Amino acid sequence: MTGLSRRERQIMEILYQRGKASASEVREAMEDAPGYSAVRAMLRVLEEKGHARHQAEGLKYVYLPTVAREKAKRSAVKHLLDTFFAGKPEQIVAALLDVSATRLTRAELDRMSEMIEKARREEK
Amino acid sequence: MTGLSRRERQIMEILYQRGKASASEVREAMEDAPGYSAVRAMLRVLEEKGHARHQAEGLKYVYLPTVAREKAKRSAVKHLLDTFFAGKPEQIVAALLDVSATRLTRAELDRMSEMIEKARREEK
DNA sequence: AGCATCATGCTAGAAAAATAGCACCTGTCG
DNA sequence: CGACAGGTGCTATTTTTCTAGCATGATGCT
Repeated sequence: MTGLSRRERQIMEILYQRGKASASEVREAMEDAPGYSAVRAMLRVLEEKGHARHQAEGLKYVYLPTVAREKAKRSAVKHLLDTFFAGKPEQIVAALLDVSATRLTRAELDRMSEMIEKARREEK
Repeated sequence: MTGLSRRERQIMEILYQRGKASASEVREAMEDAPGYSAVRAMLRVLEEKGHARHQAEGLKYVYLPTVAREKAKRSAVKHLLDTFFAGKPEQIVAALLDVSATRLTRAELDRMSEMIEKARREEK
């Protein structure tokens, strides 16, 4: 995800967020959106660079990221880990709990806990 | 952290990573680093835009992010949450465990667990 | 003192990104 | 049919990014 211009990144993020989107959907999802042509042009560029691809869906084109969400996720997490958390995963957890403190349900906390327990057992 | 060009972001990330850095340090830390002048020019721009500031340290200038690491952290996490994880914190934890599976020590897992326990108690 | 080194302040130019504006298809609805 | 409406493929233009290059000032060394 590095090596992209400001707008390009913005668009890729939208694509990842929604899985897929048409030019006008992308445009609507952008803050301080540029003209329609601009969006289309950038989608084309992203396609040339290999970050996105399109497929016809009905009349229009729908764009999707080429690299799978899973993979992108992982590298995003890794990157975040390095730039802000000195590679310390626990600190991300802390930030996470902090950021979403109010919204967290009991069930979510349970699931997290469970995951960590599992990792612990496996690590043994 | 949005609204920055490719290079600008790259530089800001370095600044956050290290807390502060001189122009040449920044340059050394960049992959596919441009010329020295280019780096300085961009630091100046970042300063104009209000993302960084500098202070004289000995002879040279040292640059620092203007918005505190803590705050930047939080918004980075939030952003990640939204773009890849549909706002579901547990999924980040999953990715985290996955990404750093091999490196995680027992102690780290314990600390995470403890944090979650604490959140749980408070949420009650 | 003279020189090399490393910093800064500028300015200017090339390259890439962002945007606007056609012209042209293709369904759809009165 | 004829006129929208909403899509696409281009091309051209403006703006931003990105970069190099010089002149200048402080420091350290021989």
